[in-house]
Amino acid sequence: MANSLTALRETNRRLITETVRKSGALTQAQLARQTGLSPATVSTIVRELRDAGLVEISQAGGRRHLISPARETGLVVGVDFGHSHLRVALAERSHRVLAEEAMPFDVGARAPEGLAAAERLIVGLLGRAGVNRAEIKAVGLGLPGPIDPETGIMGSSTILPGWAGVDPAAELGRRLGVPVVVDNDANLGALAEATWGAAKGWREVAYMKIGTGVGASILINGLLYRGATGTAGELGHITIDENGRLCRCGNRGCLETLAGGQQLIDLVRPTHGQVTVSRLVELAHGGDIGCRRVIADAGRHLGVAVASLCNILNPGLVVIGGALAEAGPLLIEPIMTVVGRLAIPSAARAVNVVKGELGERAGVLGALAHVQSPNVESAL
Amino acid sequence: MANSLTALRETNRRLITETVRKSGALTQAQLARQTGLSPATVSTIVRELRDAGLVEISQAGGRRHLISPARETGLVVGVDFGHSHLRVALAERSHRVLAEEAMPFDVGARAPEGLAAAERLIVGLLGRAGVNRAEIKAVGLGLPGPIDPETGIMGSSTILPGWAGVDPAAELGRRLGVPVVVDNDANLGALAEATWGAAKGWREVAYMKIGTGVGASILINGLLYRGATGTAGELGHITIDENGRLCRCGNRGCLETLAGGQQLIDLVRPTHGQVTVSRLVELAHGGDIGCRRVIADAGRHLGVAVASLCNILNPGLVVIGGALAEAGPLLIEPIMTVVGRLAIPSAARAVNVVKGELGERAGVLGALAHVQSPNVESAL
DNA sequence: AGGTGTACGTTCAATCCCTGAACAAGGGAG
DNA sequence: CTCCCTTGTTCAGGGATTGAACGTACACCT
Repeated sequence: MANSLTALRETNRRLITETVRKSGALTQAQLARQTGLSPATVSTIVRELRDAGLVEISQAGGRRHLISPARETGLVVGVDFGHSHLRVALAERSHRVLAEEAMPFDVGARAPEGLAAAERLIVGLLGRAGVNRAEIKAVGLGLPGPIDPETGIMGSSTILPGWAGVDPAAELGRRLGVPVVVDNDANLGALAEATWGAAKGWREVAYMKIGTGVGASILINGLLYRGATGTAGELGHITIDENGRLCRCGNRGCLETLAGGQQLIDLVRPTHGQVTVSRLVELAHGGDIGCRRVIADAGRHLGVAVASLCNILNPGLVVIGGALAEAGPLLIEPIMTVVGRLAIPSAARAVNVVKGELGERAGVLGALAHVQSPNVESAL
Repeated sequence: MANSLTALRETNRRLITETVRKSGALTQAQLARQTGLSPATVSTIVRELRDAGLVEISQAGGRRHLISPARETGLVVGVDFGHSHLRVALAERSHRVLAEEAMPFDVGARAPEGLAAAERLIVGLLGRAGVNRAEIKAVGLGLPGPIDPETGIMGSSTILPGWAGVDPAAELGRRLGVPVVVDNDANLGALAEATWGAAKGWREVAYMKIGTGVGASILINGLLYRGATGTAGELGHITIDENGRLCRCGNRGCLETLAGGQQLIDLVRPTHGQVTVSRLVELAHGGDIGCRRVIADAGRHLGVAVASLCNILNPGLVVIGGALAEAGPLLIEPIMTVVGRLAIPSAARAVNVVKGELGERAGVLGALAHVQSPNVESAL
């Protein structure tokens, strides 16, 4: 069954749809060359796909037919909970974003309030975009905490108290009446950068999101890697200083306690008063010596973790996202310096460390990417 | 071409040969059930394979035919250079080891001498086994240092001086007149444990070889993972103590300088005189408090690295190999303790740390495994 | 402007492959 | 001994891919 002829056909159908989806618009000849199939096969499969409504065909000069992914009816919504904000986006399936909106929100609140706020924001966005609620086909949801990949339930109550034990996907799905897929914000950010941003085309990638906390995610062979039980990529809680400050994860001296945005804010409070991470970065760009210093220090701590990562995984690219990434070279140069010193030379030479291109939209765009392509994960 | 009908047939042929090879001997009906193919297909393919000499068929009561992998003609040789020994093995393709031999050898010697010694040992082994040199079809070679995956040339001259810049596979191949595949000893050890030893059936595995130095290798989805440029898994040179001792890799405080066998030997020299790692382990098992202490300390340092590994990769299994692994619980319990303290709880709960089952034969068996199945690596 | 060349998409017969059903052969239970 | 089950083989039937042939439309050169 699995290897029958019909399975082969199915494989080729999928191959063509995928190729079309990725390239946007292609002629049949191009398709044949890219997929390695013969023009004859492409011709018949394209006809099938058109009849099934999966692709659209438009004349394009000469005998050329331009094959493009069908304007899928139905819309999708992405939701991204940050530590201090809530962001939603509305998009066509073809990835075109129609509307987007954010509001400040403290994720420390309890889950029901969070989900209620998300629902209100979504409904409001739909209203302003003039979209009927029934057009929404699916929702992608990002949360800044660990999610059990089996059950979908939020774990580790110490990281996100008020959310422990709830199943956010089921809960939000119940409220909105559509399927909801959930993942943590770092995974979604990685996905977004890999789909549209700095990691496009790279296969071995690490993504680090440095906002209030530090999250991370790994792409292996171009696909999300989750490890044996779904917690791969927790670089934020790697131990940098065994005698360091207590971390909300229960251990001591985690990277997050040294390079997380919260720590940086605490460090400059005596001299600069209460600021946000973004404001801190702004001040650093403006030349503030203290802010530059705490950012550089954070970079050095991050460098230690990235160096470990390089030795273990030897990625070709490390993308830095989150609010602190906006510091750019002020953060990345110290990282590189430390990586050059601590990682084995060949791995250090191989790695590129760059700023993410999607900024604070990475999470919500990743949620859109995730809900539209379920097969983004590396096989368990 | 790639998805043509003939490719489908090729896939199914391979599926059947693989299934046969793994199970040893099967009837056609069992084959059909296991592969999901129809009995008719199995029948024709089995006939093809018999004609091609890839499987053998024997009557087995009733109408049953027992399909078994062909006693492949030709033999293979595995060679494993350790830091202080040289080991070779002779095997049938079906993995049955015919003869094996080891000799002390200092890898610090220059490459030509090392390869000459290997050649002598192989030739001697063939002689004693009564095997003609022409029967050898291929050789697998393991070396305790980094190898450029593109060129096959030994890199990082600081780790294995005397071998830098040489292409050991080509060199040994020239001497013996057969193809030689080369890889580092940690990768081969991992492969061996995954094929016959403690990691059989596991998919997300880290293997650490703690001999004179510390090497490591990672299996993702059951396949060797090499990273973007082939240096993934260099856990031995992860930085544990930034102000620690200089390491031969050029950095400071690498895991190897704290938990490598050489370090342990140095530590007990004042009190116990010059000993080998094996002797040190023996003394510890005998109750020697000093030896127990240095092993436990090494375990704690290893635990720091394994904890990082857990946070980043979330493996289901960590296999400890190399001479120091024989310390068993004396080494593994401290590792687990530290992992429990430093890794995030869900990753720490998921991981099993066990001793390798193949002992000092892991490297040479891995060389045999490697040379017999070229497709053991995760796609780049 | 006209002719020629080239690339594109479609059609069709040929070829290859998997499968279900029918069938022969043997072993085991009652 | 008979019935029943399992096993392996054969054969026709239905799918799928491909190479070759063909019609078409644009581009380019003269």
